[in-house]
Amino acid sequence: MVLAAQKFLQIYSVLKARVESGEYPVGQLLPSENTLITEFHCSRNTVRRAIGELVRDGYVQTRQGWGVCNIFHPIEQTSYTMGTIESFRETARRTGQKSTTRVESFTRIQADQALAHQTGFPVGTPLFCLWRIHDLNGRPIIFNISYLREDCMPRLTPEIASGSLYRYLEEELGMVIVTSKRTITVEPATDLDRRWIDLGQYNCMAVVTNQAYNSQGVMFEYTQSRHHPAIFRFQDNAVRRPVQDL
Amino acid sequence: MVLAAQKFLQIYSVLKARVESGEYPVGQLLPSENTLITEFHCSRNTVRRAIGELVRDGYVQTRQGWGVCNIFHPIEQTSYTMGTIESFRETARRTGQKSTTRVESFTRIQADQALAHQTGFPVGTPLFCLWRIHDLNGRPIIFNISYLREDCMPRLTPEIASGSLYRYLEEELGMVIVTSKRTITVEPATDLDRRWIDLGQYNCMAVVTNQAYNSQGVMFEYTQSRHHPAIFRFQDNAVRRPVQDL
DNA sequence: ATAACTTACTTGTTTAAACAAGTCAATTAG
DNA sequence: CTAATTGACTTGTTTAAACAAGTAAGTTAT
Repeated sequence: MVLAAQKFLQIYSVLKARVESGEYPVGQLLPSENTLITEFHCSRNTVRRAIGELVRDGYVQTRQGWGVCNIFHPIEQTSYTMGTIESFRETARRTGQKSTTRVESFTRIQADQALAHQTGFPVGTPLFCLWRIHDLNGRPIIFNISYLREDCMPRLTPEIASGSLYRYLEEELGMVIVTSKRTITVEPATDLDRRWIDLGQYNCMAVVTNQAYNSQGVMFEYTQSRHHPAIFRFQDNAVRRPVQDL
Repeated sequence: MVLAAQKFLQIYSVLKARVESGEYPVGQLLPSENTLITEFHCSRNTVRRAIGELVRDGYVQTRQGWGVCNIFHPIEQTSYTMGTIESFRETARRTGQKSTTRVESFTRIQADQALAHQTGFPVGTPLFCLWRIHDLNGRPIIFNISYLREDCMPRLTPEIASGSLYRYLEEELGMVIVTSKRTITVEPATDLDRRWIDLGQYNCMAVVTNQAYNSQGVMFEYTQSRHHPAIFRFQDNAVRRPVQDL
């Protein structure tokens, strides 16, 4: 039997939509677990798992003996935001902006000592080195330097890379991207940055370093995304204590 | 009966330590759930919850039908990193650096229209406005602008604020900080920034905007932490989860 | 009147069991 | 020899139940 969607995700989506639409007033309690159990015809664990996701999203807050409080605060979508694993195109589409990608360089190299230390690939690993420029509404705003394991995507071409790399990996190769480690730093702009991106008064770039792992636990991508500072925005929600299972 | 520590957190800590120490080789599988159940004398759910935390940390990766793969990659602790709810002092102590905090300004105000829009406090809310400078190893590196709800901490003084604000709130007032929404941006340095922080060649600041909520769901703090770009580093681990929207 | 104690909720943690589903190697049928 | 099947694993999802523990309001005893 094939499940259309996992039950806890369905409940999660419904509750999330209600919180976003204001159906549950901000600052007040959501219905209790028992109430939700009867509404959704499910077990307590399933309701709790859905609520756990909302907690992780920063939508609600639980308090033992009291209930689940709505702390949703709508955020402005003025600029390019990130916070989940999302490709440039996905984010642009979600925020209703027009995006294009062009490949400026596409070479094959092997990881030397320095690159291996920087990226975490073993020395000697055959890699594609890819430079891409992302335009948002016609203006170049991101300079992307990627190193990709050749053995994970042997047929990669510049044409494919100019499209959606993640769509190619997931849909064409059936690769499943599972986790991704990111580091955000601010670095001085280089001549390479300025060759493509008009920084105006700024002399820095917002740099997102991304290491992506597939379902086999192999790191197949190391990307440095160098963002125009004015357009960069990262949003995050932190929870003090861990919540539910997986 | 009072639990010393939750069982799944104990197991989580043990497994985490083993992964960090290399007891479980990188790229290989951890013991199966059944093996861990017999080792820790617990139920499958408890083991799974512990593993779920490791997944969230980016330490391991699970794959149905296969097992739990160790993808741990030690990171360099060269600079001031963040990624969980951690005060400046906590982070400095963890990374073995010497930190001091001094208060440059301490005033009482009410949220006007503009500030209410910026921070999310209701118009007219009585607030403490607090300017602090954080030094790391004797050099000023963070300029902190905080707005704090007066009704949540009526006895706050500059002396207290120059110590650990979070320690005061948690230990003295018994307040429980639960969630915290953060936004990271890069902004041009202001005269106020330059008055205290030596930016050298840089003309930008890494800005972390933080909104903290207590266990009653009340936002009691809005803080803008303006970091020296050279010392700023944010680390994050993202797990991709197929969430379908309805 | 006030302090202490019930009581009826609420969420938090753990166990147990059943079934679904992915993976891989050994076995079997052609 | 090759392809399909089986079986013995693995993790993923859901339900059910029991008990712990925090909260708030009502009740009782002083």
